[in-house]
Amino acid sequence: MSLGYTKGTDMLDSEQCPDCKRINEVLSRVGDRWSVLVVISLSRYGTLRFNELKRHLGISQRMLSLTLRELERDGLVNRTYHPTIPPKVEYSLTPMGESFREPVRALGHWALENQAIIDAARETYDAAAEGQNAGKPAVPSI
Amino acid sequence: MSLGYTKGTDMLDSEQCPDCKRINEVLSRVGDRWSVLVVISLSRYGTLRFNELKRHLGISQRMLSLTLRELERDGLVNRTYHPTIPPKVEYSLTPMGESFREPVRALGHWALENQAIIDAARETYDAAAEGQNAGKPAVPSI
DNA sequence: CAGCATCCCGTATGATACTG
DNA sequence: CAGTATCATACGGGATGCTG
Repeated sequence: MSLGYTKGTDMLDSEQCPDCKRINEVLSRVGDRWSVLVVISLSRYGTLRFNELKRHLGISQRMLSLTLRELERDGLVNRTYHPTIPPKVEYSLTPMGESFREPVRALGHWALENQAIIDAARETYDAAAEGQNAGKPAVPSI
Repeated sequence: MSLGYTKGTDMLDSEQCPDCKRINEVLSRVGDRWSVLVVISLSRYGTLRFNELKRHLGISQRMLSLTLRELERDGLVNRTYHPTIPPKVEYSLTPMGESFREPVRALGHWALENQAIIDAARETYDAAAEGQNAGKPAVPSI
């Protein structure tokens, strides 16, 4: 959502497969944690107010504000402003936002499925690495 | 892959749905651009050497090195070192790495499908925003 | 309540230089 | 070629304070 990485990688246009560029753009757009979490929350609850989302996600006001604006701009969420006192603003998913749930779920599903395996792999790897550094001072760190 | 966001959001554990935590971890793990791009490249070409990946992705040496190490640690890629001169190191996907392709493809597919729509939505949104700032000095910026 | 503006810090990441 | 070490920088994102 342009909140995340979109800049760097200026080098990424002289070389290789345009797909990589493409995918990069894709990830830049929907890859940031907050956007995904907001979409998921909205998809589950239908409609939420600003502070409801804030509390629910444990996101800072600033990031929620930025994220919602981007999501609205990208056409993934609807923003409904009720000029009451106090003001009330409700957010919900647009059809496109809804369609985004699927791929996200797929990703989430995979991750949940493999989380344990990954953790195990890490332990194994780290253990092996330990062996390598057996003799070393093991970094005193600060 | 722990390269990306993993810290912040320390606030994210006193409140709401554990799913959000979960998904956050998920995204922390596979959400960074380079990991995804590396996996995609490897899945397409089967086996690639360090510099092949580097050129192919337009990634800096540093990030590729870090990314590959994490991917290996997480058990997503195999690293084969050939102690020849000059040295030759080949990377390929593990079965788990292969299984990761699916969700990634789903995401990529969605994004490609909706990219145009999103762009259109942005233009509309920006145009509308323009209207709002019609009278304003339009930020002299520096 | 909704949301913008500021300040500030940690870290992700690219550039450069060096090694086996 | 494959990688590590170091430096510099920008961006992500939280804390705080203000407005309507």
